[in-house]
Amino acid sequence: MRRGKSSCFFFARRPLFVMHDIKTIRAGAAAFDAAMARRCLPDASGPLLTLDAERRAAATAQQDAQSRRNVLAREIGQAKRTGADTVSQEAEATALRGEMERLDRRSAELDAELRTALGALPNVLDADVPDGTEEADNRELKNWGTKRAFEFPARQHFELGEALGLMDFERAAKIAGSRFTILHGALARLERALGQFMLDMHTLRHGYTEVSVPALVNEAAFFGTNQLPKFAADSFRTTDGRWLIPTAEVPITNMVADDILPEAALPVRRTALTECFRSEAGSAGRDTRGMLRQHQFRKVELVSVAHPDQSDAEHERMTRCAEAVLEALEIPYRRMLLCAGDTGFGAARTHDLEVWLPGQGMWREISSCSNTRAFQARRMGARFRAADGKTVAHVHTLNGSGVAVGRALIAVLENYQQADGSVRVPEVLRPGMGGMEVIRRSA
RNA sequence: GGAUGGGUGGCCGAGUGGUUUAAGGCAGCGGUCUUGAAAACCGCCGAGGGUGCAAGCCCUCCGUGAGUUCGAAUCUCACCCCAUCCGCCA
Repeated sequence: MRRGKSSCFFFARRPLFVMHDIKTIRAGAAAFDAAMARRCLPDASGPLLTLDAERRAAATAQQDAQSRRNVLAREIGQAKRTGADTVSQEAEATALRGEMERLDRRSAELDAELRTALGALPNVLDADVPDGTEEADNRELKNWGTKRAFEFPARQHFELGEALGLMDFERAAKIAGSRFTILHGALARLERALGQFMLDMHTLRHGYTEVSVPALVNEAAFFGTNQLPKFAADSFRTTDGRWLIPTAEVPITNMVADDILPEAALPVRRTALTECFRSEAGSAGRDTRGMLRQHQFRKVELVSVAHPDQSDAEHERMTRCAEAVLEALEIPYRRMLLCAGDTGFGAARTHDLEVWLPGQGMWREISSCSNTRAFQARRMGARFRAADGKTVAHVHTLNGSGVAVGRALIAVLENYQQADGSVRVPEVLRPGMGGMEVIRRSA
């Protein structure tokens, strides 16, 4: 695969219309414009449909020429066998070639133009997503647990970690730069125990299959889960043209790319614990203290590939799976339905789970569960064959954090801290901590 | 990194320039026969797109991309991937 002139190679093997279905837009231009308006985007259907009409006219002309060429080639072939004269057919076919080159090029250009235009547009939001452009417009759907009453000033996670001597930002900066953290001893183990605990819960109790996946993926995968074309700057790219995953959603979801799954195989539920890498390009200066916003962090990801009729139920189920982690850890959280402006590019509907951080005195996101409906499935060509054996349709894909391990560690530290700066280990993590009940400063 | 051999439909597999408009087989689906089943036999059996009210007709796809040719699964070039061996490495 060549870079440089790669503008569209990630579309190469995919069915003609990915991302948004141009046929749907043709049938309901006003509805599509209204959907984009909710994303604060201007009407898109006009230019798209003009382009579409041109593209179809070009395709028809190209195919007519191809058809004629095929007829001539067949005639020449038959004539040669009988030794008949083929001069006039060959002359016509030769003359056709120049014309065909022009038509091919025109058709390919219009195709690429339309794909580029469609690929840059975000998903259509669900009807019940609240309007709004900022965090304050998100709607709280649920509030679980009780904030603990502290008889001392609650400290932030980095104050606790550094006082324990188990969290080292200076050395991390020395070897890697800002937005990295070195954990020592019990905190390193706590991170491991958290990841292990979450994976076990999702695999043993929630029916997810654990997968171990590449953390480095190709460009087609990045397009499939909509990191491209719009969010290239948010991720790290390797010198050989691959990308470091910002979330395991990318490799896990792309596992079904180009597949036609039997309906009976749905839903597919997979989970993985991976490192995640983010450039945090747009967030300079935000959350610079501590390990809340890192270039590298671990996360347990949940991915479901569902029948379109089942994706709403699957979304609720997935959100519950993430919530179950926080409930087991006994950390207060609330479930937010994101407003239009806060909902990500690829999502139709997103639930964020926010945990209470007493040291910071704020609710902070620890999980985000999205139903992308057929948006990603169209981009990556993920389909299923209905039980009737005939109908082929796009699956719905969903992804959610179950949950972010680094932030879960922060939440444990702040919620389980004690007056002397030690931290109790939540019951459910004690087996993974070798029975340790309290994390203290080591001598 | 070097060498060699490979990439053909859900799977196996034939195919070295024109009746390939991708043989044949397996699996699957429907039917005949049967009390039922098996066997046998018959038929169906990829995706995307264009056009049309529809039936249908047409185009594209044999790893990817370019090229040669009136015509490419088949010839040429580059690249990707897989297997095996060597080197290196966890």
